Amino acid sequence: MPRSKVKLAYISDDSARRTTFRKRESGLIKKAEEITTLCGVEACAILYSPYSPEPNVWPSPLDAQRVISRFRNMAPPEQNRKMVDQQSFTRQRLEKTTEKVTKLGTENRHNEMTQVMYQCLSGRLGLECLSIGDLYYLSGLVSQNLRVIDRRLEFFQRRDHSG
Amino acid sequence: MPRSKVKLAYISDDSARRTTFRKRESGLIKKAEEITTLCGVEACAILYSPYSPEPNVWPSPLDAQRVISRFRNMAPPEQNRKMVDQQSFTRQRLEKTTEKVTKLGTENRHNEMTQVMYQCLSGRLGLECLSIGDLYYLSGLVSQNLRVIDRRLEFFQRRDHSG
DNA sequence: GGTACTATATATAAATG
DNA sequence: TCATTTATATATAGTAC
Repeated sequence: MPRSKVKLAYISDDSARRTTFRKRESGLIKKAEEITTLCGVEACAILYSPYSPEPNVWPSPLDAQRVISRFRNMAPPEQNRKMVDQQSFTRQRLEKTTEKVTKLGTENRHNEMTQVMYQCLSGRLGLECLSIGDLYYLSGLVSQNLRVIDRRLEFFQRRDHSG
Repeated sequence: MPRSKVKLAYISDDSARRTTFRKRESGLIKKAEEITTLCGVEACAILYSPYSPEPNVWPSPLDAQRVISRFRNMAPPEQNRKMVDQQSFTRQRLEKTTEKVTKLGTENRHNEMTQVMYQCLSGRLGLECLSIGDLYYLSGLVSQNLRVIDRRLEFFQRRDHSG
């Protein structure tokens, strides 16, 4: 950055922070536009700030929705499909997933999924955002709890009918 | 843009396009990190490319979910570009707030149940503590989420088998 | 609070290994 | 391809209005 190099830390001065935000916000969007145009890829960016009543959503709220709905849905864009054949694509993905799972460990995964479940239930997270692996795990987790709940309900019903 | 100024258009050469993408991808993420740190704002970026089986999601899939769901909650069904002016924004926000207030009773219950579910999942609460009414509600909540998960899994399976 | 203007830091296209 | 190295284009912090 010009004139002086700025420390990469929260700018405490309100005015300076706002000015910096405005400048960098436009810079960031410009960069996003460029990479999209130059490389023919899809991208979206969402910026929240206290300076605008709405988030700055690029390229547009509608386009962003489309991009977001494909979030973690790993089909590549149509025009580039030829570049990555399905087989190597699948293999890559498998390797990546395996590596990830190994790294995370069972306990981490469980905690993460519990978090996800909580977010889903409270409506803070859309399921379309999860990978297939996440969904399988989540399905198991939910099913398990449903069975426990059903057993509990049966207990109540038996008790109410008999007593 | 060093060495020579490049025309802002799709790079037809595969190799050059890929190289440019890799460089600019990291540059974009770096810029996003910086504005977040410097200005204390929330942001997320999603980049799809044929060079990676998964999209590059910044800051992380889970954090991005949080940012995205906030975006969804804020500008729900009619997200269009016209909505940018302050008046319609204010009106929409008022409607949203009114709607929210009327639904508060329901939401309270839902949140309470969600909390309960979370506690159950984390083992901090046994189901035997719940009333039969609570259990019915919880059962519905969990079943509903299970159905959504199942549909989502079916989608993946159909896609994988067809392509 | 904006805008316009530098001077400097950074990003990056092309070259090179 | 990739990493490293330039040389140059761009972004932007501070400044002045």
